[in-house]
Amino acid sequence: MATRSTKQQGGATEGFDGGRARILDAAARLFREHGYAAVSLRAIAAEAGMQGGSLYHHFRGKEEIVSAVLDLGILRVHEAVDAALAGLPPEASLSDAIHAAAAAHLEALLSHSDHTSANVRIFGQVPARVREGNKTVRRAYEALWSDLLDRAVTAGALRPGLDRRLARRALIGALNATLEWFDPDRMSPAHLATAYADLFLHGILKEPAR
Amino acid sequence: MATRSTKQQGGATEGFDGGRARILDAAARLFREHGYAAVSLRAIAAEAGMQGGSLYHHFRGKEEIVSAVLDLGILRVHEAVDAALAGLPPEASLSDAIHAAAAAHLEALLSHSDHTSANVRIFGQVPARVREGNKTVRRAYEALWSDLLDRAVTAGALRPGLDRRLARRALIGALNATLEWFDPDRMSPAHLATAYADLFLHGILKEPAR
DNA sequence: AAATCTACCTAACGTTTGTTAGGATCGCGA
DNA sequence: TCGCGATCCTAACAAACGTTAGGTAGATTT
Repeated sequence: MATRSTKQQGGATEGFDGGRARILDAAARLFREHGYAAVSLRAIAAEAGMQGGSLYHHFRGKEEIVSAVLDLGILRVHEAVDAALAGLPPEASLSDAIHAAAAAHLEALLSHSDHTSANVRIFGQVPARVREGNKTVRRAYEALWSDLLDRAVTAGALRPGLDRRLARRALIGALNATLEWFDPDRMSPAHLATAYADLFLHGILKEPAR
Repeated sequence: MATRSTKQQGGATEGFDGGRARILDAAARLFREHGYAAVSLRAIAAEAGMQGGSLYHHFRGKEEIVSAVLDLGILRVHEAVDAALAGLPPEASLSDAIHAAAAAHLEALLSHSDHTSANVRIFGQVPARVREGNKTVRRAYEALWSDLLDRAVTAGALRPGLDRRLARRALIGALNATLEWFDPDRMSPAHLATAYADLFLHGILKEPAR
């Protein structure tokens, strides 16, 4: 009867697998906006230009969809940060590296894809089984930051008493929280990243205590 | 037939209004754990020791319940931080004040009440109408931090080029994100607050750039 | 040309959802 | 003692939920 509407306007998973990718893009966009439980499979299907039952041709069910969205989200940020660090000139300092990593994280988080922000938003609401499955990918990304901070400590660039795990969590937490208020019309992710890196590297005080 | 089970073991809203308070405590606990849409009114009622339909004697519907939970959550943190600042000795520095405010925020967030953490978790998933209604309370709390940072700037304690709004958001964002990993068995909120205040005041670098 | 496979559709299932209506049971003031 | 509001109950409603079964059109393979 009616030909299927083709609304494929450039999502994050574009290019290599029509149906599956369209579903994941639609799911990510809706999950990000409304949360996990509030988004019905029929809504995802409609956004992807198909009918509710058709999702089961590509996925085993709702949990498998959200699982794929979560994994993809972390992976995208991980790849972006990896690439940014790899592209750094050899003479770059560790401050530069931290700055570059924060910038890449923010860029991927804020402007690139719905998957990344869906991740931050809905991870806490998803069934425990899904959260468990996502843990591996998540830990791998955290390890990247741990390595970075460890190298900085070894190089003697960081303050001696610093708790690296806490610092890593504070930084990533602050970066991810920008999702709740960031407005691309008022500031670029790059500018934001510079300000945040500066904040974390030097603190807010004028006179350093030590 | 069966007498109603009285499961009132010391929630945050305890003491002044049995039914309403029991409902709000139950709702906050469940919202925090599962998100907004995933929690049914019947589940809230069961947790509060009553039947689904009975909620409508106290609230107009689900939106009014979550609205009350959100407002109460912000208010609790606001009051805690207010009290902490008021209790400061007159000779306290502005660094001390920021430390005290962060500590009070974390204490209220992590150990005191489910309302506060439900707030951080579900604010993004709630219907737009509810979010709008919560805005006033939210802005009032942000103003408290803006005042604090403004005073620090006026006193000349902060770095000249600092974007105060960004600093406030980074700090509160990092504090709230502790909800996702904090484990009271491994660290006290007070210790965490000290570490975070230190982190934000002095940064992570050993050698200050300026 | 026949058979197979892929990608979707339609229609239905049992359950759960928010919400409403119409009682019960109780303590308290008159 | 009577009535009355407050508090909670039971039972039902239509709508929406995740999921399943079976069918169909078009491309690909044989």
